[in-house]
Amino acid sequence: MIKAQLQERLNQCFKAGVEKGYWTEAAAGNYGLEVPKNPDHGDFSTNMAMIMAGKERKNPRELAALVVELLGVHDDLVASLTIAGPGFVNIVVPASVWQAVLPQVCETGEQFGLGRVGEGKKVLVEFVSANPTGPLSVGHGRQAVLGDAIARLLSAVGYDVDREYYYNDAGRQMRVLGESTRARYLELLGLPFEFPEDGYQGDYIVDIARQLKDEKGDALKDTVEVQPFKEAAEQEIFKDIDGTLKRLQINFDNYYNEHTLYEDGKIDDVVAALREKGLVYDKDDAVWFRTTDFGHDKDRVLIKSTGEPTYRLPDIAYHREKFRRGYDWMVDIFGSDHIATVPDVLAGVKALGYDDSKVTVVLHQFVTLVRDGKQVKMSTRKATFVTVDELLDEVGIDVARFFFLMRKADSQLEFDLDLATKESQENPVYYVQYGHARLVSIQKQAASKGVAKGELAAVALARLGEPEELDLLKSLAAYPSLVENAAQALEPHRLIFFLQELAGQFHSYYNKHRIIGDDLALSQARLWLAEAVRVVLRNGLTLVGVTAPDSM
RNA sequence: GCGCCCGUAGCUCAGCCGGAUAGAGCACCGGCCUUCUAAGCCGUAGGUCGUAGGUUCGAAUCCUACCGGGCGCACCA
Repeated sequence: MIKAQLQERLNQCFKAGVEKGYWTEAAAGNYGLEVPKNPDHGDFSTNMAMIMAGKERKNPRELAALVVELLGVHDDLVASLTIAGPGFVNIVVPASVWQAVLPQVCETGEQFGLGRVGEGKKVLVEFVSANPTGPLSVGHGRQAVLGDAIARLLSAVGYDVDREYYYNDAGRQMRVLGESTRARYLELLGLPFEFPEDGYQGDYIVDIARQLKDEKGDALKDTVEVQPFKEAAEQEIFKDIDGTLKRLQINFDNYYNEHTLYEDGKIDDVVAALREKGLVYDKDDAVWFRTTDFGHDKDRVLIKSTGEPTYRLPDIAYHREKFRRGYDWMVDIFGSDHIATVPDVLAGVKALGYDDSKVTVVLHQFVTLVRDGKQVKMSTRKATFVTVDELLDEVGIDVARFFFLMRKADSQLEFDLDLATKESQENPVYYVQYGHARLVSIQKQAASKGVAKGELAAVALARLGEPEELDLLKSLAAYPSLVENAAQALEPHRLIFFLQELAGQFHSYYNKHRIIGDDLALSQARLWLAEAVRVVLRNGLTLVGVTAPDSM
């Protein structure tokens, strides 16, 4: 807000300079307005003069002097201007401007930080999309939380968000699942059985088989088809996945079964459309997609010689459906092991005449679990993995969600179970939550001491002049644009870092200054400040799906 | 061999559409509870930002090459 106002003033200043002949239109560049790392350099700083100096071949400090002249000092926004270093113009904003943020936060409350940049735009966030072959593993957990946080962020800035889970309950994987279940079933009945070579070895298969035995006895012992076993397994596993997601507070608007693409002939449509454009050809009994036309190193098979499509074809058809359903933006959250599929799908939608820049793929790197200082090896098939449920049992939902979001998607995430469980006191999650609990406690304390906070409109804002108080206000002021930037960049970790920093600022302030004291006007102002900080901490935590406890 | 990601403090990681002395948490060491929650605070220490070039007034940030690690490169998904 404040930054945007200053930016606007800077733009006017540039225009005025052109009119006065200080510099020419050609000097336009992407000059920036930023918050300097060093507080001695003011609240904001612009490199405008230096950027222009490069283009105009003039002395940057002389140009900076002209910028200062044009910007001028105004009580409403600019308290002082100084030229520093190679030609920075450092701007100090009056305390009153920062203090005015307080009532804004308190009045807006839960709405503070919400934005409108996405208004009128429909976005689809596809995530998890795990086929029902087993419980969700920690890798899925990261994706689930990441996708959910991204969806929450996008909603917060005004997008109309749909969350979708795409899955496939047909195909080889599922057949093997059914065979594995049948084998366990026969085993439980004490009958001869043959466990598939690459079958699923997890105990959950045995549980499903046992349930099947309890329900149907040995009625299925002569059943040759894998179908009933597959269906039973699928049903149970989906119930399990769904339960895990619910536990993580994650909901989907839609589950999209790959199957429907076949039933409606959408798969055939894609092939026909591509063939018409000459992008498809037959070779060795298979149907190939001319991906080399899109700069790829080799062409790819769409339909195998057996007549079955590869995963590529339904993926393309699915994305075409996304376009047809009218989304302005499609966000796919994938594990990095799916990286190879991305260029093919994008080439596919482009070939079909859609704008592939409307699809953004967020690839997240793997999660490595560390226990007792050693890395835990994971494989779904061998069932040597830690499930999300087990993780939640150990560390709780808040810690799991927070930890999964602490790293940017590009980075591998090391989840140290020892740290997250045994030493949970040192947890950054608690650090932030403790800040919130403290803030609630202060309000209770004030009430019990009979110190009324008073009317917001009557607060002596000018009393909030300590450096720590102004710093807190500056952080609060920065929150809305932080949310907006994090949303558009699809990077929830920014919010996590912000919350840690804000909590830190508050803890520090709390230890240095007393909020409730003898000076009533000052106490009231500080209580309102505490309330504003609480509101932002709570809003931020809520936005990433972590609870903001009233006491700890 | 090719593509994508990563390489920043002892460890885990921010910062990366170029900016002024490179940050946080953990771990280590030393302090702070008769007063609003010590799950907290204050202080000390810790760095050739993988290496070498290049662009620039200015590079952790952009470009190139190389080194190291991860993930892919199926008529599996």
